[in-house]
Amino acid sequence: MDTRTRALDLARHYLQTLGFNGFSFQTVADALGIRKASLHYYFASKEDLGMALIQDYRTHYENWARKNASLPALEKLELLFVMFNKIATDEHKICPVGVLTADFNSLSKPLKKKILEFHLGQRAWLIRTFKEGIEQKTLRKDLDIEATAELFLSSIQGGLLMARLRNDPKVFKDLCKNLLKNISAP
Amino acid sequence: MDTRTRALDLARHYLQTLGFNGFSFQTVADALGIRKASLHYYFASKEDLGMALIQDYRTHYENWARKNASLPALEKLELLFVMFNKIATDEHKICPVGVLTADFNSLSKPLKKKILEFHLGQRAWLIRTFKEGIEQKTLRKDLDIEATAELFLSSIQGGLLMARLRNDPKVFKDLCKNLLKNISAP
DNA sequence: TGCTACCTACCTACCGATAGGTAGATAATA
DNA sequence: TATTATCTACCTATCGGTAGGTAGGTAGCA
Repeated sequence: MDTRTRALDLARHYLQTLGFNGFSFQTVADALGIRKASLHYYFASKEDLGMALIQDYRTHYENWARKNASLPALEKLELLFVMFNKIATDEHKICPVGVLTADFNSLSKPLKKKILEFHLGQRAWLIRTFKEGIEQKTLRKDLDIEATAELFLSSIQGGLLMARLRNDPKVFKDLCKNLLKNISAP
Repeated sequence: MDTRTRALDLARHYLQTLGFNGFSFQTVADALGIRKASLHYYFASKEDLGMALIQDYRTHYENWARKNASLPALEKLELLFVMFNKIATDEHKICPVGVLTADFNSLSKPLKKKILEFHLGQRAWLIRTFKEGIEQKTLRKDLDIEATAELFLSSIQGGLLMARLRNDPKVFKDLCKNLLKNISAP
């Protein structure tokens, strides 16, 4: 694996465990085994690193969505929860979007825009998938699609925080189970 | 208002807008109009300030709960949302517990414990209030009380994040409205 | 009343560590 | 030889924190 990719993976790890203001170039450089100045070769500034992190995460998510595009809607939603559950069980991490939103006011405008775009993309995916699910008769046909999307997004972000706080990934898993139960067709 | 109280108010403001690692003693001292060293007269360390902040927030919440203890359960829940909605509409702030959970891994053990205690207290309050609401027949009698408490707590935390991200307090308000609708007796 | 002792609420001036970032040299590779 | 990837060495600003001082108030006591 090349240095840039390794750097991004490490930076994402620190982002998800310590927050954007909780790690430094030094932190990442030490973990990589190179000098801080060398890291600036790949990322001109921390802002630059932030942009690369969110872009990287987005690409990862879009590949995941493409891969599962042809699955039934209910299965897609289950797999979405599996993806977030992996985050919760991996050292009580939280979602990069959630972290960056917590540190939102110390970020630059372009970075803020990038985070919002990702969030809205995920929201649009949920809405599309809910519609599919209703057509496939696996989801309740009286579902308020937009409200449900907001509920899913907010409780995923909050649920990851809670799993960390309570030191218990089961908190998140149960939450997901109930979210799905409540929208499934009777 | 005495200096310590003013300092706490300012620190809470910065906590809720910039995160625990996003502000410094200098930030607060400047806003107060005193020297950083003088702030150390009131709070020996940043850890100490963190403890005072969470204690202060807890006292505030417990006074609120006491004041409304005799109201009907549904009204209590409505007022809880009003309280959090005030946070969302005040410069896109988020809940101090949520912020501190995002920065959780850079905090000391005693501070972590204090945050967890507050969260569990709020969870217990929700569970008690749901039980009251069922007895008062304003909430659905088939409600899964524990699961609903987790859902409320997580979507409140996540909802505040989302309202900030989307630059739109309406996001939070609508979320609350739907949460209440889903648990109300038919 | 006058003196001593102590307290509160700040101050100046500093500490070592770390933050983000840069200039310029150097080693390896194509 | 040009490019890529890394280095040493440094910069300024800020971090959390401390040492020591001081103006002004208060309490005890002869």
